[in-house]
Amino acid sequence: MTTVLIVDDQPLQRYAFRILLESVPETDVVGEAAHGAEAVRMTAELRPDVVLMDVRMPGMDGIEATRRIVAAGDRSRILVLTTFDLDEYVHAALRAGASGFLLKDARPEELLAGIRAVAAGDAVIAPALTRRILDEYARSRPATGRDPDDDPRLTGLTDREREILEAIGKGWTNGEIAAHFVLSESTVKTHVGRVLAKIGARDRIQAVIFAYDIGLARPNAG
Amino acid sequence: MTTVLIVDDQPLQRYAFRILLESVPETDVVGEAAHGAEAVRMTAELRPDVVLMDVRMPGMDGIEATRRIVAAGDRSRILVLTTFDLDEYVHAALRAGASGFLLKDARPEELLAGIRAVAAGDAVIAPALTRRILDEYARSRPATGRDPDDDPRLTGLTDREREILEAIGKGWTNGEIAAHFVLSESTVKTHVGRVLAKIGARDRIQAVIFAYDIGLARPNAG
DNA sequence: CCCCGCGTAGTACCCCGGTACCACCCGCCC
DNA sequence: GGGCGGGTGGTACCGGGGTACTACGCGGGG
Repeated sequence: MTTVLIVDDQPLQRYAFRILLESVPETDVVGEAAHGAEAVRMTAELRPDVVLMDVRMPGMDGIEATRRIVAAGDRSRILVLTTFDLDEYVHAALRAGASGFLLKDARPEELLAGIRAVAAGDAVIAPALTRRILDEYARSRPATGRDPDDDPRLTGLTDREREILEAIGKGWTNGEIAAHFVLSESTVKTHVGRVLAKIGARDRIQAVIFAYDIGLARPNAG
Repeated sequence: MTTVLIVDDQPLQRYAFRILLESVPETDVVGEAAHGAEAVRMTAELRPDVVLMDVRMPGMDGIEATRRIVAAGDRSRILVLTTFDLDEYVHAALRAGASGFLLKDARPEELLAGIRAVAAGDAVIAPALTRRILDEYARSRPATGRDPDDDPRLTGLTDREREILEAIGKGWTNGEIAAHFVLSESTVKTHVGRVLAKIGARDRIQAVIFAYDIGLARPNAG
């Protein structure tokens, strides 16, 4: 049974959510709040599994309420809902610690599925919003810079070993490397062992640092 | 009507997808490919609306195939499917330009909904994976100062844990960290465990990479 | 005053990583 | 033909890493 707190300034909207959630056996509405401050207080008190949080509300809005609930250490997962898919809302909500962001025009099943996912510790984003995030995600890439290819410390490595080193630099386990290159884990271990010996690293962690030092691996952000 | 190309090395798996997609009127399977190279060729030829792409395949895998299809300028949307929720797969697939990433254990309705969304230009990610994407997203978005001190991902760490994370970033073993801070190795393990949990790293290697990403650790040579 | 966050420390357990050693195949070159 | 390097694969072993759980002292805030 998933306990849910409904937060929305419009009584009719709360009513609609309540009707929907009570129509299925798996969710149980344990309370309703009409604004952010009330949401924070009731979350601390009722400890719902999921908080259905509207963004636009008079007084404290849903974003700030989300931030405070997360900061307070409450374990409740927060699913943010809005009528508008404004970028800033999404960014702010997710950075505030929300576990999900859906549009109010979602179909009932989608909403229920979202609550289920969030309650399970997963996260959900409305498909229409996911694209933007992925676009940014894909764009935040290359711009290589200087070339690690001719680094003298790499000349001793064979092509295969160099690939393996790159994989190590990405933080992959031996099993993942094996899967990616379609090899047995034994073979990967053999390669890894030779790489470590050649670059003078005592373990794969030193190899990761080595990869960053020579520019074979690069930070993703920050 | 949405045209779909099925890419998977296992005939039975392709069969299952075909049966599912042909059971609904809105999708039409226009072809099947057994490996990456074939997928690239058939996509250019058939111009399907959606490519259902398996990741693990002998020869060219789904990631590389996705990359080539996108690079070729084909308008087909690519929905990547895998049995394993390995981090790297998700990252690589999305960077390669995929419009979605689902797990094969998804329920049929989820899969169909995913295809619908992708065909409509939206994007989908399996709920179980969305959380990671959001973490990365929130991480890449802020674009604040270069100072790791106020990085939002560090705010949850205590001073001690931050010191430990720095030590991990230097590649130190638990024993070395214990010696440096004059602690027992048990205590170090406790701290390390908490750090990993808080930053969402599965092992210290991911923590090293994390430290480099946020600028807590920096490359030594060039 | 009592609780809680933090730092410290321990035990028990399991798995992955790393090493040592061996083996086979292939292409290349003497 | 024989040697050799690179790639692949295996077995066996062990130590460190990670997790789960427990515990205790301390200082600060309700």
